[in-house]
Amino acid sequence: MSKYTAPRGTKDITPDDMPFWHYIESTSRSLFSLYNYQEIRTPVFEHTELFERGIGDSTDIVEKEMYTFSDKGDRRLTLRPEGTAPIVRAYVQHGMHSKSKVSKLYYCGPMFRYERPQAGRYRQFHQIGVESLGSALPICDAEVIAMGVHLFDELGLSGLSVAINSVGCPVCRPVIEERLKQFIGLNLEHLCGDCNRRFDSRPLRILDCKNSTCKTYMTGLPDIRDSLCHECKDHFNYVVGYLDNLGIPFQINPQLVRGLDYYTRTTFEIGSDQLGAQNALCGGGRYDGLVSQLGGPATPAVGFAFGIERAVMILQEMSDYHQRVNPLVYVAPVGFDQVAKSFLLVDRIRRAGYRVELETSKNELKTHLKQADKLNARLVLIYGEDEANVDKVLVRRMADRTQELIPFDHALEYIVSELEDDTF
RNA sequence: GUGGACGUAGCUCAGUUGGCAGAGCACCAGAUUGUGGCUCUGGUGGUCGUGGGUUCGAGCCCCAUCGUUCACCCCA
Repeated sequence: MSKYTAPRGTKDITPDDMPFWHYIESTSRSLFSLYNYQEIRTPVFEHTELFERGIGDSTDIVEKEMYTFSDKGDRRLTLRPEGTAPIVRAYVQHGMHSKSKVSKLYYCGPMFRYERPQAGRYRQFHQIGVESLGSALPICDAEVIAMGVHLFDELGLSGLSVAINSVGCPVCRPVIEERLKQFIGLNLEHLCGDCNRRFDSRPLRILDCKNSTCKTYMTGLPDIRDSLCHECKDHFNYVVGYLDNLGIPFQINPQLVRGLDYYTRTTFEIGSDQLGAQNALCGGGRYDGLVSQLGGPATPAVGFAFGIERAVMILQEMSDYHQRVNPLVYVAPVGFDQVAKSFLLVDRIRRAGYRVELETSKNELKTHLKQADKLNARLVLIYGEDEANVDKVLVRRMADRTQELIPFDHALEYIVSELEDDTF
């Protein structure tokens, strides 16, 4: 073990992992553009107050999970623990509401939460998320959910399931909480400490408690949907109807509650059976009050975010996933005198758009070929004294061990035609 | 913040009641001079996470500490 290691809860994304990341990022970008979303990038740190106001003072994230510090100018700053509040801040700051009725944005980047690391959970993790601001119509909720499902289909992720719920609005939320408290209050002394603490501050979260004894007292629970106001009920039914209409499979889960305060009405989660205990790949919902709460005009909005690390985990579990890479050309000068001319050829091939490895630290053909084999090269260009004397290059096809002497100045076109031949 | 498991070579791990630090993979070099994957031979590589204690003697036992990992909590 070396003396310096990556800090607890962080990790290096090594070249071996990188193809997965590129695949997820590029697939996301092109899919989001199909839905006419545009990218936005915000700072990795913000004023602490933004998260305190936006996410909610009594949430776990704000209470104990934020990386907060003061800079040399005594500003209270926080490494962003999530993406939505900063997007909304930028939306308000740049007056985007006055540029078009609806703003459809996506983002990608690192988030930071001070938690105990675990399978699929890191202190620095990465999210890709979308936010649709400006429309209260239930079709928007459905479109956002459909976009998430579409993306994971496109990525080829299997074993996913969609859960959906409504947590109500400022009108009916108090009613829901009151009914819940009436029901739970009967057995409050039997519930765990966390649940007792949440009874007053965040009663909805008791629904989500994993404690098995608490769960037993949840049977016979009044369905949260019965307490929704008419508008919320209608909204929910439309969302569900649109999803049915698209044939997207989902489950209504009345226990599904999000840990962030800003959610209203629709909440949803896309989970995987391949992630261990932290099985949520993607979470999101509607947040109609956040923009005005952060000083903007009353603006309804809906969005989601998913964890890239968790998506990578699922891809790596899938054995049939295979990455396509460009073929490699390995150039083997035999002898120092042949290096300069080889370099010239290498330059031509690269400018033609092909991947080339030039190895000059080996002087034996045998070790060159071993190395080329290890790098999985498709072609090896052998250029030694014999070739230099007749101004030719020996082009060897590794797959069938055949080779051909090509005049140096015609080598490029020959190599290109070999590489374009996709029979390998 | 709480609980369990684990820290030995670059990687995966053996290591007996406490008695010379090991294997496989990987890497490097060879098996007669310019032809790779298989095979064979040899080699590089470790302050046994760190600090203390017990002992003639500790990779092994005890304490502490740091880290990794899984789970709780919470979330992506």
